Order: sequence, then C-alpha cells, then structure tokens
Amino acid sequence: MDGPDQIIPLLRDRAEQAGRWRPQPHAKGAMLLSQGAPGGRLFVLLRGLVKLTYLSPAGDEWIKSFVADQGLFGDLEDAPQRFGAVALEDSQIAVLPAAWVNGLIATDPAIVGAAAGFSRWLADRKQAREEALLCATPEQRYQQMLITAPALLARLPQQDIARYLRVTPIAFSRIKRRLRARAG
Amino acid sequence: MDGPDQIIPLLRDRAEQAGRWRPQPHAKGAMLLSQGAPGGRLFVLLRGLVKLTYLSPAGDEWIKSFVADQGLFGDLEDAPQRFGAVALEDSQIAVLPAAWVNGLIATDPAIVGAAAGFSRWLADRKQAREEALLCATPEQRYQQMLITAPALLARLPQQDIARYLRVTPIAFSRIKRRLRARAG
DNA sequence: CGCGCGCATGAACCCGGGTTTAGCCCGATT
DNA sequence: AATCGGGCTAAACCCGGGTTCATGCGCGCG
Repeated sequence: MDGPDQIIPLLRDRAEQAGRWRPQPHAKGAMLLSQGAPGGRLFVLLRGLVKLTYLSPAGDEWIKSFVADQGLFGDLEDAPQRFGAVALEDSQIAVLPAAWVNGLIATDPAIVGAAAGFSRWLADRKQAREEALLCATPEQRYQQMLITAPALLARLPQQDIARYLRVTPIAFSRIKRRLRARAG
Repeated sequence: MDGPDQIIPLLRDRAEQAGRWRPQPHAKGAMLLSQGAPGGRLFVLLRGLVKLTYLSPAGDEWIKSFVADQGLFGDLEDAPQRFGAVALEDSQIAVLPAAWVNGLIATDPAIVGAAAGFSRWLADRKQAREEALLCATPEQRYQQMLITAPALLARLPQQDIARYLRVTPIAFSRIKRRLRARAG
C-alpha cells in the first residue's frame, strides 16, 4: 500500500514536459481551497503542512485530515469543493487542472498503476478514519495519534489537533490532563 | 454520479459467461462476512438488505453503512476484512472472487468505465458519511436520514438505526421523543 | 519598551449521551 | 392458551464534552 510518493515524481515529470509545473509558495495561514468553490484542481504539496477542513452548517470547522511534507489533495471531479484547505506552515504547492490529470491517468501507462496505488492507499486511510470516528472515543483517537503520528502532533497547534479529534480545544486540554494524571 | 446499477448487469453477464454466477439465498440474521476474516471477495446483493459493521475493541458493534435491494460490498484487496456484514432481511447474493473481478476491470473495456463510475459514487458517499460524522450531531444525522432515506428507515430495526447514527438504542429513543415533542 | 492579541489552560455550570434497571408489547414456541 | 424472549421505551443516575468566563503566557507590533 503505497502513498503519494510513487505518483508525485511522475506527475512532476509529465507536468514539466507539458510546461504546467509552476510550484508556488503559500504563507502559513493562507486559504488554499474554500469549501463550495469550484473544484477540479489537484494540489501537489511539495513542502509544508496543510489541513483539509469541513465547515458545519453551524459554522464550526472540523478537520478531515492533514497533509504533511509531500502529498496530494483536491478533487479530480469537476464539482463544487466538498472541503476547504488551509496552510498551517509556509508551503510549496503546485496546482494541476483535474482535466489534464484525468487525461494523463487515462493515457499514460506509467501513471495508471501509480494512480491506482494512490487511490487504494487513500481509500484505506479513509476507511481507518471512518472506523476511528465510529468506534473510538476522542481520547482513544488521541492515544492512537500519539503512537502513529507523534512527529505530526508536534507540528500542530492544539486547536487543530482538537478539531481533528472532533472535540473542542478545551475538551482536548482536559483529555491531556486526564492522561497526565493517569500516567505521571 | 451513478451507483451500482450500471455495473451489476455487466458483472452478471460476464460471470454467467464464465460459469461463475451462482446466486445464493441467505436468511435474515446470517453473517455474511466477519471482520478480520480473509477478504478478497466481492458480494453482489440482488435482493434483500445488509448491514456493514465495525467491531470496536470494546466489543460494540457500529454500522458503517447499509446496502439495500441491489448493491455491491466486500473488498477487492486480498487483505483481512476491515468490516463485517450481516443480512437484515432474507437476501439473494452472488459472490465473485476479487482476483477475477480485478482481471475483468483490467481487461474488459465496458467494465472499466462502469467500475470507475461506481468508485466515484462510492467515494462520494464515503465523503458524505465522513462529513456527517464530523459536522453533525446524532439528532441532525437522523433528521437528514428522515429526508433522504425514509424507505430505508422503515425497514430497519431501531437498534441498527441507532448503531448507524452512532448512539445507543436508548439515546435514539430519546432523540425521537424530543423530535415528537417539538413537532407534534 | 510596553501594549495587545491569540493560543492554551483552568474553573463552574449545563446538557446530552451512556448505563442500569424496569416495564411493555408482540410474535413465536410449546 | 400460556409462556418465553426479544425489541422498544421509560426513569434515574453518572460522566464526559460544550459553553462561558477568567487567567496566564508568548509573540509581534507600534
């Protein structure tokens, strides 16, 4: 189950040949994608950290996932964006039109396999996220994160960790205190 | 965004030609798939109703989704099953080996498009489910279901609706009472 | 240098969901 | 017909998360 590492170099190579490779810097805090805006663009994160967010009807922000260092996000469908994206660190990002990428996936033999592998990897992660949201408490999700993604945790503001665990920052503070009290 | 309706007739046709089409009846309550068992099989539901379930470490069952009347479930990966499946009504189901289906998807030109369409449809539904779990309360999720899937709700036991909304049956009972009190 | 703003945390209170126990209804079994 | 069992609901109690208000800290800006 390979992540985005297989496909990004391929995308970069093909995009460079097509003269479409124009990575751009985005400052910490920049909104890269706003929910509801027209979609159809694939974002290639080359360096930095990004959060993908849902906006609830009540106006609260909840975090779908993070993309760190190297990764892909966006939507290959030409439909309104279902989620937003905000840079949490200064980031380097290239943007590719979904139509062009879809054409590539349909024709380029080397891309096909990498795209399929990335899709499987993504589906697997979504499955795990769904299972965690359904089966685990916020505290259990945090403990899981402590094990599987300690480096990421260190880079994230408490607010965003909380919004990812699906609690308020205050409740997250209490969770940490509970764990401190239990473990020393 | 098409559902499974496009691809099922194609799968049936190809499977019949390969002598692999053997639909079998399963009684209400039958466990079709148990979490952790070897995967690699695609289930084609032709009639009936099935729930897909996660088992939490604590032993509680939570419902990932329902498949009604006509649909596909299972896993095309050859990995341990991430979720279980139980028939909620007497059902008619054909089982196809994932390896064979994957071969079909790789070679049969008519299948390719239908499979891609189904994948998009599935990804879209997963996205919606994730957003609902993150952004909405159990009560809001129930109200949404009342609008979008009233026919399904009528066929489901209260327990399973609750396990899908991610509350206990008792809390679901309270939610319904609250809504009754508010609306008459 | 001091001011202010945002982030993290703490305390107090409320509310909704989990848990336990009990009662009801209905369908199936004997 | 009587009984048993499972599904649904109700009541009482507890706990964890949401909300609000307040404090402290660190950083940047004037």
